[in-house]
Amino acid sequence: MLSLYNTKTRQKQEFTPLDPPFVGMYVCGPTVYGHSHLGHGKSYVSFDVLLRYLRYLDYKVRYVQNITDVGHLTDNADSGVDKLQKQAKLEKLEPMEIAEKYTASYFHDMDILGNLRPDISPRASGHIPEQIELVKTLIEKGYAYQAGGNVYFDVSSFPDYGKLSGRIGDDQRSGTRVCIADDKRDPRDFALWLEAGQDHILGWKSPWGRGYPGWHLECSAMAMRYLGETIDIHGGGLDNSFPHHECEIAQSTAATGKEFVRFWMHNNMVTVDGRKMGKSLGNFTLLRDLFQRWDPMVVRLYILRSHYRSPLDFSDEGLAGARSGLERLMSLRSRLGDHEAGASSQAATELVEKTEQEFKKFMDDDLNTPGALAAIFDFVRACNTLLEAKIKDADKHLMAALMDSLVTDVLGIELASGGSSGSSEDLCRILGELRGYLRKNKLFAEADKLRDDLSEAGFSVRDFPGGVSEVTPDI
RNA sequence: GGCGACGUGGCCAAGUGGUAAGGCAGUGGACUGCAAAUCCACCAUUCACCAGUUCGACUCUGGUCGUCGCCUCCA
Repeated sequence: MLSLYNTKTRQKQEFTPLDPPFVGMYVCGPTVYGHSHLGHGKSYVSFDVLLRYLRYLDYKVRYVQNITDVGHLTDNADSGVDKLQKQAKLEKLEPMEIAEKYTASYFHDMDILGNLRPDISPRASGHIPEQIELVKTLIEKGYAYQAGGNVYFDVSSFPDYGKLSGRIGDDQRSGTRVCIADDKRDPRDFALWLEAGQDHILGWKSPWGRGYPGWHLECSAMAMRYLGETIDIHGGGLDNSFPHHECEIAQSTAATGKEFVRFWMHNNMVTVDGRKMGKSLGNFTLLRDLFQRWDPMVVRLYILRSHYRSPLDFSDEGLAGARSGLERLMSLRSRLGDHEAGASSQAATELVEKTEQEFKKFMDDDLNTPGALAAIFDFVRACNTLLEAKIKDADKHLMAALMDSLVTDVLGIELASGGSSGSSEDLCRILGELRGYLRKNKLFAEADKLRDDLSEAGFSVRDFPGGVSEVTPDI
């Protein structure tokens, strides 16, 4: 039975969808004004594993993840500059060119990290009518008020505001640096719609004049548009729980009178030397740069080696450890090969069953991927031990199928020898045969020269008794 | 100041009221022409510190110290 930690109740709860077997899942997507960094990687890998595990459990999941291409301001004063517009000026491009460029970059990075595409990736700019309707509803119901060309949510009209993040009342205000916009009734009030100034390129006609939506609004509008008024799971980074998710709850619940989200899930942050990785500190590592030095699957395994609700402190040592671990997994998968299914031995069957049970036990416990990986590594050792003796092809098939199912399908870690094309596979085979031939004929100097050269070129050699050698590309 | 999280071996990282998973690194052995890979064995009397509850706590309670996140935009 899958249990998930619900930020709303601050405890693990058994997960059941509102309308089984269907699951509606919404995750806050990126604001597309820059390339993705490792922090985005951790977040979206975490929820990708949730998606994959839910599907493994036979739920029919609709996964919606927005693309924020408007309305995200550089500061909280509600008079700040739109992030995309700022970047557009910097790059001398149209805001929508910036959005296109970094949306493509985002999908590219996530694809090679092994994340499945969301079923729907709605753009905020493509859902302005829905957002305007939502604002109208909130004004009609008395939860929002107009002040000139701006519309604000009236926080005092919504008593539950602050419940998700534990900010009850207004005592949290002392010591903060919240700038108070002149036309707000209460400093906690947040913008639903903002008037677009002269220099503001991104603007739409609305009942309140030309303007653009507040950042929080898009998620409410798009989540409800595609997943209904009550959604099963809403995810996002821990740093979004306040104020973003708090505002979403207020907007949506006020508009519909229904519970907006049943399970709130938040992943923890990537840190560098203990400090949060982020744009403001400038201590971020872009995924595209990371991929120059590390195989994307190394990065993915690195992320999954810690729990999604724990912070992950970035280090090369950690990545190196993940690479060794990945090599171990890939090495076993390659040893198992591709064989037909058949009558398997009792030992193999029991091992596979036990491993799957262990794996599920950990995953059911709030997606404990480090634990699940421990179960996998136990399995790897057991398989290698069995492989030391001759085992049936049917057993290999069974073991390989388990690796493919749990490691590749659920955890999303691709174990096939990395990206080698057909022709380079042929070359590896030929070079392996050459090394084997040289060893067989005791031409060790030549054989070792070949091994050294291959190593320098990024290939590893594995020798087997009887003059059989294998060449594989390094990861 | 308010809210919250965390502190487990050299590094990373799970976990449980009943006596510390797993990975990386390291050590010894097997295998090998030598390596690598793989296998076997070893590697925390101890879970920040101090009290308390308990037959028993690393796990529960209180306190201390330390680290971090949110309260501004941020995955």
